[in-house]
Amino acid sequence: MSKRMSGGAPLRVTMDEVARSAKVSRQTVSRVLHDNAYIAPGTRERVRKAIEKLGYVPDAVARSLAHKRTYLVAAVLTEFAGYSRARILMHAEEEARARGYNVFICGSLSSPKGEPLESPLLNSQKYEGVLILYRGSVDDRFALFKQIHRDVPVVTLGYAPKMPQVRRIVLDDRGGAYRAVKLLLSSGRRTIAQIAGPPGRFDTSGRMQGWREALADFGIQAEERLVRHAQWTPEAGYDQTCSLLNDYDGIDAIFAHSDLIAIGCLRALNEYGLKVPHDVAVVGFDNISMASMSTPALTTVALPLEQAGRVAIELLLEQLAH
Amino acid sequence: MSKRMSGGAPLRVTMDEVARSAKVSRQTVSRVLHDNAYIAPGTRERVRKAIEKLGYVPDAVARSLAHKRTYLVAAVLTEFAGYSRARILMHAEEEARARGYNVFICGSLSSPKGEPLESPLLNSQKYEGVLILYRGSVDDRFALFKQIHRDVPVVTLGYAPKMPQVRRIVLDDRGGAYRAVKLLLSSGRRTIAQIAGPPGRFDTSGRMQGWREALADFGIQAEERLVRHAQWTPEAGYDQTCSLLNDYDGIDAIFAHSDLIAIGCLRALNEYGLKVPHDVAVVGFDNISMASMSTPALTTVALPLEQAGRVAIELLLEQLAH
DNA sequence: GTGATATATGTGAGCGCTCACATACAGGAG
DNA sequence: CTCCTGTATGTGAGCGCTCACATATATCAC
Repeated sequence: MSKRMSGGAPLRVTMDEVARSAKVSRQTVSRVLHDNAYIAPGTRERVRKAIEKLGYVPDAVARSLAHKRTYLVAAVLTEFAGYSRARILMHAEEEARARGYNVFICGSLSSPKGEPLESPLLNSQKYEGVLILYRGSVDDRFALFKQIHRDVPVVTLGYAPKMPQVRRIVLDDRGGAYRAVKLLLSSGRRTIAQIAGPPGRFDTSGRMQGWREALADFGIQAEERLVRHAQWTPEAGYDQTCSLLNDYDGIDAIFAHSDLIAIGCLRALNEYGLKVPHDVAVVGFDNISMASMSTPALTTVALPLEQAGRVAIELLLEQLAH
Repeated sequence: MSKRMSGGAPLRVTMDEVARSAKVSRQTVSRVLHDNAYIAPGTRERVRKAIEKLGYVPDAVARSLAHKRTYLVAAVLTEFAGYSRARILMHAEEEARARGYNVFICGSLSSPKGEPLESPLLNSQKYEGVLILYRGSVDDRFALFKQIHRDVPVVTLGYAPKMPQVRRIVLDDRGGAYRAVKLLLSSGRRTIAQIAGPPGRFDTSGRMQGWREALADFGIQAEERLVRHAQWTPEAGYDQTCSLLNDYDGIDAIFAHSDLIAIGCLRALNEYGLKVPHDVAVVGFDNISMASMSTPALTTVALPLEQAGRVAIELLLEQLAH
């Protein structure tokens, strides 16, 4: 029977064709591909040549189906332009690649609303691990997600429902904040305000605590009225700084919970006629590349994002190995 | 025979199990899933219930293998933190999703060096289309890539080797630049310098031409010595602006080819004691969210990135339909 | 009634691989 | 020269689906 000419689908060279060309069985080709020891040098060469000649590339789909492994790790996150999770992802990807895994990015990159845990990309594809870098409360959806991906190890950033096979990585928010505020204290500042992230979040809490501890070390009373909460945007940072400056005089430093917020701070201070850093010093947090060059230069405290990314993959694969 | 307990692989409910539970054939379950018309309402309900009860989710891998379709589009790009390609990608993803396709991001997110066209993720997975947002010359690698993905439609941004099934989207660099410079001219500026992107690139060329044309419209001679080239970073923008200010007096505006470059400009101007926008006005290009809040506010010109993303997917799928 | 069509279901093969197993032929021990 | 162990290959089944096809029943004309 002649081969059916189906619609013109992009058909690639198969393993059988290679086998036929090299005059061996399909299995032998597979063995060459997987560096099996029990293979004659001559045969190996012959197969290699055939692969080269035909331009054969193994089909990951078929391999996955037979092998029941995908070597795929899903990374779930929404907004990832220029912020710390993008960098965590970047390093996680590097680490995964080094270990033979590929990272698939799931979740609408666009809308922070479009529930990423319900993305078809996430739920119909089979992953060996899921890395959740998604910022937001996911508790209710999480149960359903874990039902579909039962037995799939999950690593989350900072937040993790108590469930089997769910682990988390934490960034040292407290320590980072502590160092940032200490920097300000060391340069002689004493009235250090804080534009914090949204209340109730674990990262906000950690950073606020670092602020408190640093002040305590210098014998300074942490005053709640020096704290404002803002979304992680320059606009919110601007608004909250204005509010702060309206309510309170004599602030000589501001600890912003992110660089984006810090940029808003700078603009507000500028409008209030306060010179940075002469009148008010500012430190940010996330270390966006741009920050170092803005006017005036921000001092920022960087978190070990590279380590976080690598550890995330390690945790994932560690669980995979039981 | 008892079911083998294979290594603990995350096995999911299969279509056969659903079929057995609903007392129909596998094919009938498939029909329900695909909204086939020839199915009795009662049967449909029964199958639906079984799916619900067992928590069945179709296996995309098996489906792909049988169906020979993956509904996957690969997006190839490296650095994508906060810049225009990230936004193109975002909208492309939205459009693809609306049309039932998923976007898989390929290419080391990290190193701009690690050749993304050779990523195993790109080459062993089967895609129905490839969107190349990768910035850089890829000519030599491209041939090999197209050999593996023969018959796969490709859309690139701005640059496209002459090959079958390769199309491209172009951003209106010339027009955007024209509008930006016109803005400066309209506000009375006459000596408009330019910190351009790296020379030889199509986007740099387009923007330079827009600059030239706008000047020409106002009867102003475009002077090459008012042009500097920089990498797309704040640091390079800073250096080149300094060089410009050292060499030339009387500049009253700067057109920066990207917002990142513009941030460097601002810092340089500040150090030279020039007030923005009083002494020197600055316009940037890419419209990074942050730009609007920096001190002083940047005026930026936005490209229709949303449209670019959507059109890219349209072009891809149009070719797919022959 | 007998055939035509429309509706509703089931059957077998096969996508491109990998698995467990069977087989082939070496060479060294007894 | 037989038995074993090591090396080198081939065989069949099956992963979870979808395809083309075969079949079953109901509905209508005449």
